[in-house]
Parts: sequence; C-alpha cells; structure tokens
Amino acid sequence: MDVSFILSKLQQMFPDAHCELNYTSDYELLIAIILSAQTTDKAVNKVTPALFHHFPTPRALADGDLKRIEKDIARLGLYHAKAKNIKACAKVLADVYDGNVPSSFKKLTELPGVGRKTASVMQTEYFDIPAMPVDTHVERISKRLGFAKFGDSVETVERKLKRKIPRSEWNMAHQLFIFFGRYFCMARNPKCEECPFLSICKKDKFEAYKRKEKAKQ
DNA sequence: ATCCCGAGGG
DNA sequence: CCCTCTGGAT
Repeated sequence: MDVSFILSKLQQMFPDAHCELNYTSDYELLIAIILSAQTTDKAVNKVTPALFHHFPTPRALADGDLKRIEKDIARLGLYHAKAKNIKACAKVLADVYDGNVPSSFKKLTELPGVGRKTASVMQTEYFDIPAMPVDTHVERISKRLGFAKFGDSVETVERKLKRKIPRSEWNMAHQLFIFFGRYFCMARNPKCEECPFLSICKKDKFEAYKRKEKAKQ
C-alpha cells in the first residue's frame, strides 16, 4: 500500500477536506492559527468573532488592552501566553509589515507566537505555498500508517512526508491527513472496523511503544 | 485521565 | 532534549 494509493483513498473518503478555521483576512487567519494551539478549531471559531470585532486590524490588536484580549480568548487553553503573543505579533504586523502578513517562512517564524507549524499552515492555507504542517493529527496518522517511526520528532515526520509525497500534493495531503485524523483515525476510539488501511496500521505497536516510553519516566 | 491543527524557554 | 502554559470536550 503506497502513499499515492492511500492519498487517493483519502480523497474518496474526504472530498471536501478543508481548513475549518473561520477568517476573512490574512490577519484573522494568522491569529486564529496561533490561538488553535492545544485546542480545537471549533473552540477557536467561538472566540474569534468577538475578538476581531473588538480588534479588527493588527494595529487595533497591537494597541489593545491585554486584559480585554485575555477575556476574549479566556475559554481557550494557554490564554495568558496566547494573548501576549497575538498582541506582540500584531504589533510587528502593523509596525513592520504595514498590517499585512508576510509569506516567507523565515519572516513568519520570526513573528511572536509563530512557530514552524503555524507558519506552515499560513503558507499552505493562505498563500498556496507548498508546506507540510505537522500537528498532533498528522503526526499520529503518519506513525500509525508507517510514514514515520514512532520516536520521530515532528520535524523528522515533516521531512519524511515531504520526501514521500510529490511537492504538488503536499497541501492536499496535509488537509486529508487532518480530516482523517480528526474524523476517522482519532486518537481515542478510531474507526478501525471500517478502516481501509487496517492491514498496514501500526496503531497497536505505537500504543505499546508509547506505554513503554512512559514507563521509563 | 487524555486529547485538542504548539511555542517559548531552559 | 525537556518543561510549562491552560480550558473545554470526551
């Protein structure tokens, strides 16, 4: 079962795979991605309308009251750090980039609160630049389907996926892995009985590996 | 108790 | 590499 077969199968399963964060601009998307750390897109979509109503532009957010920002996103996890980060990030967008979000990976990751994964999502989702963001879903699916080794770091997983998948299909593959991980091959209670990839799945070995690693502590 | 489209700091 | 920050859903 090679990668191209798996991707075509995933396309059949999820013909409508797409980014589920709500946004109307580059600014809104970047902030939404930063906020999505360790929470669900659904939770982010609940707080962003009020946040962007109060702070419609990078300048407004940069000049915004930190307590007000915290209150707007308080229902998300890590809200303290996130509020500080999006305010600082908005300041750079306003001061340095004239209110626009830069597209280069280097410039993106230099923004406060923007790491490798956030920058990659921005590139693939907004600028249509080939990238392979590795989040919790992509990492889990890659290890279960054998695209990466259990102990691989997210950067190693990213490198291996980029090598196995044609560059022109990175963005599509990323989105398909997300949907597969979110709605089918979940961390808990995945739908193994209906899974077309059961014969190659390393889920059980992966679980055993994780238990063993945990026991070491 | 574990997981959710992580990043920054040590 | 590790740890911490953090609330809501399951």
